[in-house]
Amino acid sequence: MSSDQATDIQKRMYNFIVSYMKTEKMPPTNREIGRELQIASTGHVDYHLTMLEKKGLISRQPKKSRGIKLIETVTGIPVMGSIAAGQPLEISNDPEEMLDVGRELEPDNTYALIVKGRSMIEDHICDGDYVVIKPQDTCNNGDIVVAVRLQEGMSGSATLKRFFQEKDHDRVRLQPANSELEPIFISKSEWDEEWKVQGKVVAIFRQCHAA
Amino acid sequence: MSSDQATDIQKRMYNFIVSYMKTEKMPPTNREIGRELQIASTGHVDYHLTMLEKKGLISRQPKKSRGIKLIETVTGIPVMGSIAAGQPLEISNDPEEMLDVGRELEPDNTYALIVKGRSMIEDHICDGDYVVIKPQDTCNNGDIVVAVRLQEGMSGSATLKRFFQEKDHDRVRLQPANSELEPIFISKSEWDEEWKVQGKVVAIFRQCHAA
DNA sequence: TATAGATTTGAATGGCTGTTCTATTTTTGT
DNA sequence: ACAAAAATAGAACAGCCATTCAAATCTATA
Repeated sequence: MSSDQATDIQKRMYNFIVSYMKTEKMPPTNREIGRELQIASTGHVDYHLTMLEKKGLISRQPKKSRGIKLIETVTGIPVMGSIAAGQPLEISNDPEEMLDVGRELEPDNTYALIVKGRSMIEDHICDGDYVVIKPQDTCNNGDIVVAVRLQEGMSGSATLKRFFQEKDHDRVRLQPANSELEPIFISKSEWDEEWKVQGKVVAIFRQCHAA
Repeated sequence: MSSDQATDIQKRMYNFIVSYMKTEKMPPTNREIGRELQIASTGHVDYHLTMLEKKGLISRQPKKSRGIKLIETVTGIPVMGSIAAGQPLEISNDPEEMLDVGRELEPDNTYALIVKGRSMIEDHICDGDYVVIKPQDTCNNGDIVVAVRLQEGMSGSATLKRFFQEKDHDRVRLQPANSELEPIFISKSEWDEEWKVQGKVVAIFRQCHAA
């Protein structure tokens, strides 16, 4: 009874409806759907639309032309948890809330984390700020990244730091932006084996609450 | 040929289309429009839709059911210019660009300004940050506000500061967040006559560019 | 007031649209 | 291999839809 159980053709049908609505700003007719998916019979289209409705992906307004509504999906990017300099990342697999940061940042599987503490304060990233993370394995020197230490069995601990590859020392430096905190130095071999860049900060968002 | 010239009934028609699309996620049929606006004839509806199209408010897809499209309006909030601590606010009446910050912040006529300089750096508002401003006349002590000094003839100069009403001194203090800069003190009478709170910072947005 | 233009009505038309029905084919589970 | 379930085709129908047309009414203005 959920979207998982949608047939291949039903998924294609749903995707077509979504993309059609994006470009045309209105739902397609049953016949337009059939034409696109090369379904000869309108009754056939109706059949799968009924299925999609039963599976909770759309709702229909009987007898109305183009009477298809997409079931509201939450907009924005998922807030996957919080992150601090030292402590492990409290990541929940399903997001606690959605952060609406505008459509520009929504592609690329970006997600948000809530910053805890003052470890990046000298880069003016404050306690409670949202950092928007774009997932990627690689990064450039000086990027602010989410670095994860892989641990067997466990989900691994993550930290928010600036990334520097120190070629002359053959090591990686993870630099907090707080002079009270020390950088972490990781040898090249240890880095390659145990660490991973999870993503990179592409934007910062702060809500100012009433004083 | 612009929206100004739309008749009363055409404006009501346009507004109905907008609100219908908001709730129903699809354009209304000509008949539904007529029913709402108590227009007896579908030809009459068609007539005004043709007018709306001629005036550039909508476009139509001939022969298609519900074939009405609203002409794309830019989303986001307008970036009205930049602001610094001391210098006058470079405000352009028509916005230079739109900032997409998510629908939550779009109501209330909010707009954005680009922060120039480091006058609010100790509040971790950096050069180049966007501040999202919610227009309002009043504010609370400690709020970060856009304060405008009214000058005859001129458009007035504005500044971004924290607002404090100092009751014991019977004056207003506009406090930058940079220890190298001095606060501005304004007597109650001068404040009432020459100054105005334009709005209040409700959010901050920073795009991190490649290093 | 006279007249042109804008607005409104009512009716008609032909194509579209959602829905239903029956029958046939394909897939799936046993 | 068999039966049940799912998927597909084709046709048909009644109602909806956009559009057009001719005629009637209103409105401004010269």
